[in-house]
Amino acid sequence: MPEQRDYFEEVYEVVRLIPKGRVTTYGTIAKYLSLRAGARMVGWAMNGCHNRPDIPAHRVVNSIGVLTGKHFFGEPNVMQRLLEDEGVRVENDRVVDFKTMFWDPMIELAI
DNA sequence: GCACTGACTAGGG
DNA sequence: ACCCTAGCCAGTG
Repeated sequence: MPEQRDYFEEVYEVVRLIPKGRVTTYGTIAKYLSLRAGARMVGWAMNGCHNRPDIPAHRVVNSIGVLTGKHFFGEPNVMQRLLEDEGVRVENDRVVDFKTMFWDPMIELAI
């Protein structure tokens, strides 16, 4: 079965659905897709998203709203700038009012 | 084939 | 409130 690598595409698809100005977490995506793999694999999937320019990876943060993947955007402040450009305030590498900016596919997409 | 690492998370001390 | 540990799966040495 070609399911081994297809969850990469599923992750990308969910990330693409994140509305502008909202953020979500690796664990949430993993849970939404019911991935046997954990949140780590979602992060690993994002590692391969450089081939897909239409993936807003900057809208994916860790469970407490910290921009853990900012170092993978070339310059350290690129991820923060992308978020703030969308109206997401970032302070000290952490999303301000993360609870409000949080986007949950379980709820928003109403599975 | 074993051990370590990592864009993670939750739980315990 | 902070530090550490244990699960988790794929890639790399």
